[in-house]
Amino acid sequence: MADSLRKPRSRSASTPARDTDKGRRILDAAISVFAEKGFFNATVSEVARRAGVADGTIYLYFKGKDDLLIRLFEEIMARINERLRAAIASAPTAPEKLKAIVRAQAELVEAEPAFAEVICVELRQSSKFMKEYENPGFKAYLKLIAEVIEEGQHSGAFEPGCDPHLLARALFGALDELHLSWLLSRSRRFDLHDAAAQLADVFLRGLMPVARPRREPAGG
Amino acid sequence: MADSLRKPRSRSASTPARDTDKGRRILDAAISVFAEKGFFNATVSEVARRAGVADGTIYLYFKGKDDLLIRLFEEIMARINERLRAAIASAPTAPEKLKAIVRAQAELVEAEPAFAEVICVELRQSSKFMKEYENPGFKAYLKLIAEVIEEGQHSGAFEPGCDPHLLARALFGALDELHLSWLLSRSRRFDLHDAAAQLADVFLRGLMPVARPRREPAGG
Amino acid sequence: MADSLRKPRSRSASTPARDTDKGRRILDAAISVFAEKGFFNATVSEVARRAGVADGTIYLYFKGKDDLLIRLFEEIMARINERLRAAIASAPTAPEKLKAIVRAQAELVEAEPAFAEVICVELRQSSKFMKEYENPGFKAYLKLIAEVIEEGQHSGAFEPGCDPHLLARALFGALDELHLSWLLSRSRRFDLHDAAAQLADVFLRGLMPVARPRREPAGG
Amino acid sequence: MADSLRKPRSRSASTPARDTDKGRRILDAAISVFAEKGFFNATVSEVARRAGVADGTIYLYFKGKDDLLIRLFEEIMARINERLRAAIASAPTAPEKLKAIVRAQAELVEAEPAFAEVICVELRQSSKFMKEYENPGFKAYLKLIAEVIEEGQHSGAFEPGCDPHLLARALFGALDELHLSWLLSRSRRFDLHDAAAQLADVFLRGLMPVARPRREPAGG
DNA sequence: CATGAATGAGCATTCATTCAT
DNA sequence: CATGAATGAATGCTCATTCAT
Repeated sequence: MADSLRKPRSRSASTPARDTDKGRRILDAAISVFAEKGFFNATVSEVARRAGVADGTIYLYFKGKDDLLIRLFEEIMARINERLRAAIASAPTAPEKLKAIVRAQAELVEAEPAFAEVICVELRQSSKFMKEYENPGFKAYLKLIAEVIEEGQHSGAFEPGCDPHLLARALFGALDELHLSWLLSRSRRFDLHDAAAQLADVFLRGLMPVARPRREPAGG
Repeated sequence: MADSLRKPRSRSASTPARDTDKGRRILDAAISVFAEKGFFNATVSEVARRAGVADGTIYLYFKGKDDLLIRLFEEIMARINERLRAAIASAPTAPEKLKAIVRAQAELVEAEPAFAEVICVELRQSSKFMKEYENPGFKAYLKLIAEVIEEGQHSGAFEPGCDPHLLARALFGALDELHLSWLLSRSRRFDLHDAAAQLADVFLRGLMPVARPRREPAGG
Repeated sequence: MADSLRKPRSRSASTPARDTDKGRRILDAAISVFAEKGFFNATVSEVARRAGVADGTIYLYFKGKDDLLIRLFEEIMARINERLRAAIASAPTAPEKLKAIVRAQAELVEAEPAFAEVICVELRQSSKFMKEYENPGFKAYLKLIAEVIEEGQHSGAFEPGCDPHLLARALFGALDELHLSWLLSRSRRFDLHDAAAQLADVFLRGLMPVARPRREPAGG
Repeated sequence: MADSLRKPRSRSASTPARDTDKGRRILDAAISVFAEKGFFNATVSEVARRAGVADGTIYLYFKGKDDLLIRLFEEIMARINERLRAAIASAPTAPEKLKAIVRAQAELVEAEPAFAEVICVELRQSSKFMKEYENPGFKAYLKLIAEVIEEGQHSGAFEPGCDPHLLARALFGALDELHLSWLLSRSRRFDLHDAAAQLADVFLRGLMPVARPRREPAGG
């Protein structure tokens, strides 16, 4: 009701770029609603209300409720991937990169719990039931991690002989579960960063080359 | 459709155990429908049809659609836990136990893909949205794994200093993700056992005690 | 559940007259359930449970839920009419008879509130929607009262020129409403007998012959 | 069926008052359906069909089936009370007012039989089973009549010493029963106005002060 | 006679989507 | 572009009634 009075957020005179603005608000509202109630229990009306637009408006920007979720995934995954790329870029070695990835994700979860909840809880459903949808963002995410592992294998930092893509998936699963349990433990929250660090340590140690005598890659 | 398959209710003389029978058929049907369409997209009518009973009959055995899912979880988790306990019992050391656990789960996933799909895809939703439901089976599962890790830490096989429960969750997440990706890769399926073994190796290596100067890497 | 253990109420060896017994218990249960929840909100199962019989048994004694209500009406109206006839018999004049009727009904309401509630609340529905059903008991009730009024008119105690049947209906309506309001005022109950007496007085005074000089019927 | 009657939604230019219009049509349809089948036997779909709207539309205007009945009561009682107030206003003395009230109600019953049926048949159920619902309209109705009786008692036109509220209820009950029997006697209808007049006479005479020797009934 | 498991038609209600304004 | 009233298909659940035992 009074939602409709929401200020149009500082628009400089003749800015026709309302498009993006409305689209954004709808997407933001969708994240918040989906995180709170879950995709299936959420209603388009609720998203519209929270976005301060009419129900019908949503259909000007999105093909339907499903599309809302898909675009959400893309949005979130894009943000995550962007963040991870930055994290990787500033780390010198593969192990450092992996650590940075784990750390960056924990930070993201803490900073944007709604994003995280949607990923943790809805991503799987969508993989399974939204046939037709390739989920390119998630694929890119896995590829990103897999490449770091591969890099480590080439550089000798990681034991070769493991499928990098498989390990990327496993790491994702482990992290995702960790994040979810943190998100759901509303009260008496444990230290997410500490937990993530422990996990990263175990994972990295697990990746390290089996202690066969081996020449250092970059000569001592 | 499958109505024509309806059992003619032929029953060998003195078998009054219609109870268990119907209950089983309904639960089996629910597993199959939920695995195929997901909990939210499944209809009670479809479950009834596939179980060969009337819609109303479901409500003689279950409190409602939600209860169907809950009882399903309990059923599945009970089976998994039972299996894992057997696997643990027959393994001597903590690392062997963990390996056995991973293996047993992979076998279960292969043997009962429908069960596995329901767990992989619906468990998280339920954790979040079926407030009130404690999911004791899942808790027992985590405890079981955590205890093995703890045992390993005490026996010196695993590095102490890591939270066993956290690692149990991480292992579950990693395995779950692995199983899901196997389940969804309908065609060109990879070797689940091989993948699981790789994962177990990495995890176990990660758990091993840190090679603290015992006899020194750089000669005494 | 444990209802089924209910003692079969002292049956002398070979008494095949279980019929009536079961029928009675079912009818009693129906009164209690209908009074409590209303006919439409009551379920046949609840009646069966409260009667300590199986659902199906009800259909051995009654044609269905509707029949249960009809037989109930007949039962109750028969009891009321019986009571009223007794009341009338022991009163000498028409005005005394009417007073006795009002008093007797109030007593019945107090003694058997469940009966009264069913009459007050459900009778009208049934008049209207159970086409086919003549409701002979209610007709007899009205006739009984109308006859008393008629008697009074003939004896000169009441003003003639009013339709006795119409007045009988009006009296019923007034009493019924009074009883209902008493029944629903669970707490802070007013004195039903006092109220009934007031009502009887007003009604009787209203019926008295208009104060035109008139010879007494029974001289003296 | 009656779908073909659906209004083509032609609307003269600037009439945005679709609200009231639809609401009215739904309420009218509800009255007609409830009067015909009774509240419990009526279906929301039937109401929608008769109103020429979709099932879902009902829920835009009413909270549910119950709300439909409640709003109906309020509508009807408001109309009755309004009418009675007008009748009272134009009558000089308390007895005249009561007569006017009885007459006005009879007119209303004749003019709007559907309204009357709903009141006669459903009001009591609702008093009993729609806990939470205060039925303010009915209370106002009783108060209105009680006040007239009280006025008469103060002016000396009516015998004091009777509870006005009690008598108001009794009058309502008597009238209601009268109306119902008129409504149900589809064929061979008696003269409602005549019957109402008779009833009013009896009631008024009953209310009159007891002929205590004031200036003597005989002669003077 | 009695049982009570099974039936399945029936219903209130929700909500994604459309479209006249 | 935006609106939001209207739609109506879809669904979980109830319960009167039946019938094999």
